[in-house]
Amino acid sequence: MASPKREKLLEVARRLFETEGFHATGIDRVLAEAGVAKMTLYNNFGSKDGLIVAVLEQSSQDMIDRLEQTIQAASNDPYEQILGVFDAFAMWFSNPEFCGCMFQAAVAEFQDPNSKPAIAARGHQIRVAAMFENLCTKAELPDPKTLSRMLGMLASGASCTARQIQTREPADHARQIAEILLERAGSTGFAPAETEIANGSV
Amino acid sequence: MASPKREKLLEVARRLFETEGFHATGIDRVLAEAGVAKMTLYNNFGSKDGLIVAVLEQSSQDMIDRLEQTIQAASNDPYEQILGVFDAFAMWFSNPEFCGCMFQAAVAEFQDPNSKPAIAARGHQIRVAAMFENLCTKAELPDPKTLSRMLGMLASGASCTARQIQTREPADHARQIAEILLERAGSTGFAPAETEIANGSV
DNA sequence: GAATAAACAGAACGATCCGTCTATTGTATC
DNA sequence: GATACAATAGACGGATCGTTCTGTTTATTC
Repeated sequence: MASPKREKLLEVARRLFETEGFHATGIDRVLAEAGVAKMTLYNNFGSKDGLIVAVLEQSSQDMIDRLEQTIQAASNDPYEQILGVFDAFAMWFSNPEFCGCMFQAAVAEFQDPNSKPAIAARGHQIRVAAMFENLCTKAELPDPKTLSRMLGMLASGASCTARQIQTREPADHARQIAEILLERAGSTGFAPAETEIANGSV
Repeated sequence: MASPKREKLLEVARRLFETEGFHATGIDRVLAEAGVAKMTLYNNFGSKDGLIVAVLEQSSQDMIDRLEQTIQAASNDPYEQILGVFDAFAMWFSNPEFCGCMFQAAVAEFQDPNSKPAIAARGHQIRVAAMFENLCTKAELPDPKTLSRMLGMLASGASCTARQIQTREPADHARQIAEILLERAGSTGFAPAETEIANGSV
């Protein structure tokens, strides 16, 4: 299961897919840099798409594990943990090797929503959203569903913007906004504003 | 300059690039659907990258023109116009043919930041950011630079999320958040929260 | 109507894509 | 040491990529 050649393939493929894109990275390139036979790839993953899915799933697991580890190390308070997610993002963006969220790239490159890479990429976003919702619920914030969706959108916007301007600033801004949202949710909630929209102000 | 064949190429290429991606769309496919000779493409655009850049630039111009037109038709108040951007986004996302922001896709597909498509895509984001900053300044809001960056991040997050869940919800949520930000900027400004971050609360 | 230049359609090109096949190596078992 | 088996390397195949080249048609000017 955990063959060393398989791990090497995943590691190299992940790096190349991240830095150069999924379509732009040819299989031969991955094999050459990993020093692995072509048949090893096809025996382990079945196809290039299979390799891509495996990379996405492994990356998702890694990222979520590290995220939960980081925010749990930072605080026991779920309120603080929500903000901790954006601190973790800030650290992520600060890495000079940061080149954008791999899952956003996957969604962009595999436009067919039924393709396996697209499904795998959406799976990650669902897990992140579930994490936010779980934290909002634990923090006993009102309307955790809406709030967690807003937080997820903030996170997406931050990593999307960070890819372009290559600074941690978007994470800091997202954290500021999250702070305002949490504060506001704790006191008044979102009901008034939501009603205003629902009335259709267009 | 405005040859009909050239226009047809731009129209077809734009649609295919939007719905299937830049790398996934072959030149032959564009030519076949446009009913245009191959040399016409190379005479007009020089290369596939040239065509991509032309599509991005035309789309950017179109999108910004329509955006400004929409918000100016909605209100004269710059404060309301800022919120109008998100209403326009909501309408955009509501279109069943909506398949994500083309410029985000371009940034994802052309990872080399020096490639011409990547530069063209960044150009769009810069123009949108400038529009937000201009509106914030006209609304006489404090710290228009920070605020406009936050709004730009919200817009990115909204279109990024909308691509995945295929509803207008992200635009409505972004509008709600923008409303809160504007309200808050008008009264207290962001200085307190910003200081708190700057002190390093990790 | 003839001559010139541009625009046309489509074949042909080399490169690269993903995936398969074959021949060879190394390893474990008897 | 011989044999069975799995994993290897790398050639190979068909397809498609972006681009160039070759004739032919069309339009314009004298």
